[in-house]
Amino acid sequence: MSKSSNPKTTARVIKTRKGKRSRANIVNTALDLIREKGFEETTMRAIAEKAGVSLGNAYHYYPSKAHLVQAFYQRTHEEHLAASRPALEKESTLKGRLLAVMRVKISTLEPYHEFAGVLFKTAADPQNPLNPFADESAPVRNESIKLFEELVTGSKIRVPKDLSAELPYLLWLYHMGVILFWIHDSSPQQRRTYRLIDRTVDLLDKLISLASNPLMSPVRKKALRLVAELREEIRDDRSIAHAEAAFS
Amino acid sequence: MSKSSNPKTTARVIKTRKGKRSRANIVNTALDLIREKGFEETTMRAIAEKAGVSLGNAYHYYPSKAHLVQAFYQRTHEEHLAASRPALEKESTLKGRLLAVMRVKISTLEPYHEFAGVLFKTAADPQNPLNPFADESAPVRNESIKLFEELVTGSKIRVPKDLSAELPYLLWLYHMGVILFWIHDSSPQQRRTYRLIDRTVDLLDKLISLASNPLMSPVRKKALRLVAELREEIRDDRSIAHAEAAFS
DNA sequence: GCCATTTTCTGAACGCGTTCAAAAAAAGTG
DNA sequence: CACTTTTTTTGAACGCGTTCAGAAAATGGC
Repeated sequence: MSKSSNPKTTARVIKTRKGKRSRANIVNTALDLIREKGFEETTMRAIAEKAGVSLGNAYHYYPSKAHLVQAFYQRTHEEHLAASRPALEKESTLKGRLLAVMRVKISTLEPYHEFAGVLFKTAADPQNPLNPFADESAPVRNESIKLFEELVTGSKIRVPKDLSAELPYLLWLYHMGVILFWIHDSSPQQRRTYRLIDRTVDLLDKLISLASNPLMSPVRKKALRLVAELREEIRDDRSIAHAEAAFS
Repeated sequence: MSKSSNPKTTARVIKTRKGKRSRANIVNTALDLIREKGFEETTMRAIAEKAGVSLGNAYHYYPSKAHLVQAFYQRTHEEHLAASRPALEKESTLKGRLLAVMRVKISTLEPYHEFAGVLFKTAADPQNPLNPFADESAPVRNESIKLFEELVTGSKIRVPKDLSAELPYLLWLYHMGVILFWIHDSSPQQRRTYRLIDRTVDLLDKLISLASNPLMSPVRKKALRLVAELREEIRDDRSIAHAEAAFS
């Protein structure tokens, strides 16, 4: 995506009302074009032209094309949240809630299936601000995890405290995995993804029950300690990277 | 990576000895440069120049930069295979064998850590020939899975037939996950990845024992049917895509 | 209202991966 | 050897994301 080895990551601070308008104008135009033509086919030049600004100006507000995609994430998450609301008020079992939220997620993303691969292909690049684990993704990521938190706490399921603490994060990870599958799913209407969801939700529900069994406590504790540790370390990695950046 | 929406994927057939020499010359130069400077920093122009051929000629043999990376995969896999040999002859438990193979894998990849992110970031793009699930990756992937097959069959562990059939593939998937973690691991000497391996191998060993318990049979069968089905579907997807391509 | 400062905006330029028509070299054929 | 055909090789060109010096516009202080 970015050609330089040290991609710009800090967004400009907007000071004037005109600036706010310009920024909104650019991102809206970009999202429209992306919806219409796909991501690769939408060039920065086309965005600037349709928005009626210069190419350089678009870069003033969005230092890279990737930053426009963050806006895309934000929007689809908001849509997903709104679309999940009714199901979360109706369903009371963990299984029912998870099933509904996952299905709604995929249907929210459906219009973007053709070019979603491009959006997510940089996800594995630690340098890229698109990376779902990156600092700049934190706002969207945390909101997304919060949805799974609500999903768990609102259900009548009773699981051990240690597990329920990590469960929202684990479910978010699971949901990322499903999206990865969905990207590769070229079946009509992505039926296979829906079937995957049906089966994995069923399986997850059983596994959670199993893991809640007192007999499983040692294995569960081991696994959860691992998960917690990894989350810590990802955080640590980043603060080290920041400290190094400050000295360079 | 590629700018066009329909990337070229078929490699040229080489007919002459001179062609073979040119091709080898280009890929060797490329791998040298990539090792030396990293992936993004190694431009196709630089490769062509150092190899003493024109830019267009480099593209004649490797239709995209991504295709050069396939060669990289191939090499590191061969190194990994060779380096795993001694451990596979010494260790007899599944746990010991898996631990050794995983540790050797990471140490094989170590020289490339800096730019590995770039290599793997396209992994999630279904259109990209780099994609580990893509047809063009099949040779390397299958060889890699074969290593895990040998790892399992050579161990004295006894697991249910249904599980042992899918185990090599599952371990390959696990190994891909560890690589993903390693990419993001900026700790000195990637110590965290090694610790992750230690812990997850321990956990996997316990999980495999658990899953082999007759009491777990229903859940296990359900999970394995899911895995097998997904593998089938990935294959189907591709043949559909091929059929469509033939008509266009 | 005037001026200095800050913010927004412009457009040319750069280097990149990739493409392609056509030239050069090699191989095949008699 | 002369010829046609195939394969290899060239280098200019294209469109892309991105950068940057400087112009234009808006803001804030007096």
